[in-house]
Amino acid sequence: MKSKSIIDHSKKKKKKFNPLAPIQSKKLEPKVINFHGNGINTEYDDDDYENYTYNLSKKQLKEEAEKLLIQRKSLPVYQNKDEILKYISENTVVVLIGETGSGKSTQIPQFLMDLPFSENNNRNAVSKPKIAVTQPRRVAAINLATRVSKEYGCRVGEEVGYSVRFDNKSSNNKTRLKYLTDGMLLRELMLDSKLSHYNYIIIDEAHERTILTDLLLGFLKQLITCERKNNLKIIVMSATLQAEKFSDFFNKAPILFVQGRTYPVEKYYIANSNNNSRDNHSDVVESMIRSIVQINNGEPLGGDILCFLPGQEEIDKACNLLNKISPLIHKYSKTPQIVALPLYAALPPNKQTQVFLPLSEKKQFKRKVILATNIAETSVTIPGIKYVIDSGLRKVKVWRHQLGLSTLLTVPISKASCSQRAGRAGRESAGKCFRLFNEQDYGKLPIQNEPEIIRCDITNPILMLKKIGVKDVVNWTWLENPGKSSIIYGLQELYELGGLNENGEITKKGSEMALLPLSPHLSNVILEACVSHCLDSVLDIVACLSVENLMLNPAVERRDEINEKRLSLCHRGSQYGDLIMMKELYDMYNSLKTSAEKDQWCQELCISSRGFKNVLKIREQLKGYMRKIGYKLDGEEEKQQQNLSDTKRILKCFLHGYIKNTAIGMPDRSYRTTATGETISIHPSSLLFLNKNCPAILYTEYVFTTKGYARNVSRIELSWLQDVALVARKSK
DNA sequence: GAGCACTGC
Repeated sequence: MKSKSIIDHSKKKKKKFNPLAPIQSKKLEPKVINFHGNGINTEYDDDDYENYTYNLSKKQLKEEAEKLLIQRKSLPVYQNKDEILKYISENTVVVLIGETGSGKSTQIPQFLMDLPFSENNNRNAVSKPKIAVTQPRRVAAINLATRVSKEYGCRVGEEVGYSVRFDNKSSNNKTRLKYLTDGMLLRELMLDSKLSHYNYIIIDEAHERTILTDLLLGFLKQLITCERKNNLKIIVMSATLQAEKFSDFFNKAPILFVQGRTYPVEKYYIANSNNNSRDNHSDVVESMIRSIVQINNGEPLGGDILCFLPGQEEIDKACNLLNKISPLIHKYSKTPQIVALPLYAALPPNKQTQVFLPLSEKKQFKRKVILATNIAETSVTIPGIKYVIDSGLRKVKVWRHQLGLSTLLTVPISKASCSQRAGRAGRESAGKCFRLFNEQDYGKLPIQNEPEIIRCDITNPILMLKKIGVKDVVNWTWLENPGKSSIIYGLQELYELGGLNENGEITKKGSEMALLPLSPHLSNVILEACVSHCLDSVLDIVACLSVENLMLNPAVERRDEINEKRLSLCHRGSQYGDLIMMKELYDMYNSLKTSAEKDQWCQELCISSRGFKNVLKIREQLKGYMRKIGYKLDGEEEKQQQNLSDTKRILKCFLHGYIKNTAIGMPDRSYRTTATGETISIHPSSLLFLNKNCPAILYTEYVFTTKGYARNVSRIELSWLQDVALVARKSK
C-alpha cells in the first residue's frame, strides 16, 4: 500500500491528478499531528524559541531532536524516504507533489543534508551538500527554519537557518540548509549568477506561480543546461495539480506524489436555479448571510465558520449586518450567537489578531464567524475552523500595459483555489465546505489561477533578466511567456528611464536600478534625487511609498474626522498632496520620543504603526544600498526647514520617474492624462481629493475601478513638466 | 464626491 502513494507520472497519473477528487481518502486515521505541511503556525514566537535554545547545550538540543524524530517518522514523506531519495539521485530535476500535511517542506531538505555529495570533477572530494529552499512568504521561511532546526538539533542560524528581508539568520560557512524567500534567492542570483554555493535548490509552493518563482524556475532551467550541468539538482514542490506543466518545462522530469494528512471535507453546492446565476455578484453578501444563519442553525455547536468574500467592502457590509441581526436570531431561535469578525490586509493589526483569540466567555452559546478575503487562503491559518463558506470570488489587479493603468476586477476563483479554501475546514478534524454556486458552475472554473506574470507589469522582472545578463528577453526560457507586447512595453519603459541603451543593453544606471529593492520608476526617482541633492527627503517619501497599507482606511464613522486631522497637520501636504504629506508625517513621527507616543499618534491618524516601523527599516536599507552603489549621502546636516524650493525639487525628482503619470487640469476642473488624454479623477483617499485647482498633477498609480483614478497625487506646475521633459530628452 | 485582493526585495 505504502509504495503506491508515490508514483512515477508515466504510470497512472490520471487517477492521481483528478482535480475533482475529494480532499482526502477514507483511509485516514484521525491522529493529530502537531504541524501540517508548512502552514503558517501562529503559535510560534521565534524570539522565544531562540532564547530558549540559547540556554540549551548541544546534548540537550540533540535530545529534543530525538523526541521529535518519532513524530517525524509518522509523516507520509518520511515513510517514502528511500524511494524519494532514489528519484532525486537519479534525476537532475524532480517534481514533487506533496499534499498538505505530507511533511515535504520540513523533511525532504533534511534527508538531503545527510547525503554525501560528490563534486562533478572530483570524485574524491565528497562534501556535505548545501541546500536552499525557497518560499513565497517571509513568515513561512522563518517558521520552517525554526521548526527544522529544532528537529535537526541545532540553533536557528547554525546548520539550519533562514534569510529574508531585514532578517538573516544564517552563516556562510556553517549553514547547510537555508530557507529563504524567493526574492532573496533572486538577489543572490544577481550577485552570483551560478548560485555556486548550492548543491540542491528546492522551489516550494511552485504552484502559486508568483512572478518571482516563475523567474527562478526560468533561471534554473538555464543553469542546469549550461553552467551547472552536472552538479546542481532541483526539486520543484507543489501542493496541487500543475505537476505536468513543471515536468514538461524540465524535459519530462519525473513526478512524485505523496499523499497528505488532512481530514475529509464534505462539499455542498447550491441547488440549480434558472436565474440565480453567479454573474450577479451584487447579492453575494446576502446569500453569504443566509448561508451563515442556516449553517449556524443546522450544525452542532463547536467549530467556527470561515467565509471567503472578495473584498473589504463586502466584508464590512456583511459584518455589520450580522452583528445587528445575531442577537435577535439568538433570542428567538435558540441557536448559537454569531460573533462576526472581519479579516483583510488593510485592517488595523489589533483587529486582525481578534480572529485568533478564543471567544472570551468559555462554553458560551456562541460561534465565531470570520469573514475574510484571500488572505485566509494561504497567508493566515486560523485555528478552530470546521466550516467554510466560499463565495467563489476574489479580487485581482490586472495591469493593462496598452493603457498604462491597472484595473481591479472581481473574478471567479480557480478549482485549485476552491480546494485550498475548502481545505481550511479540514485542518483539525473533519469539516464541511459550502459553495455559493452550483456544481455546473464549478465545472466551468479554470483549473488554476492565471499566473501573475501574465497579468502584471513586468518592467522590473525584465530589468532583473538584463542584470543577470540575458540578452534576448523575448526568447528567454520563460515558464510562461508574458507575451511579446508586454515584454516590449517593459523594454521601452526601461529605455525611457535610462536603464537600457538604444541597443537594449543595460546601462550603468540600469545596473544600479536593479540593485535597489524598488520599482524601476522609484529607483530612478532616488537616483535623480542624488543629483539634485535632496536624497534625504526623497528617501523618506520613497520608504513610505514602499509600505503597503501604511495609511489605513478609517471606519466610516471616523472618516471625516481623520481626514480633517490629516489635512490640518500637514500644511504643505494639504497644498502639494500625498507625497509631501508623507514627508511631513515622517518628520512628525520621528520627532515623537517614546514608542507609546508614536503608537498613539498613529492611532489618532489611522496610520499603521507597524507599517511606520517598516518605513524606518526600508529607509535604512535604501541608504545602505546607495552607499554600496557609491553615492555619497548628503548627511543629516542638510535637514533644514522645508521651503517652496525644496518642495519643487522633491516633486521634480518624482517627475523623473513618473513623467508619464501626469495629467493637466482642464477649465471644467477635470484632469486629462498627458499620455493619452483620458479623463482621470483624484482618488478619494488622496489629500487633494477636495482640491480642484491644480494646474497639473503627478501620481504614482493609475487605477481603473468605476472610472480612472489617480492615487498618491501631487500638485505640480506646468513649467516643471516642461523642464523635466526637456532634460529627459537631452540626456538621450 | 467615492472607496484596493495578496505577496516580495
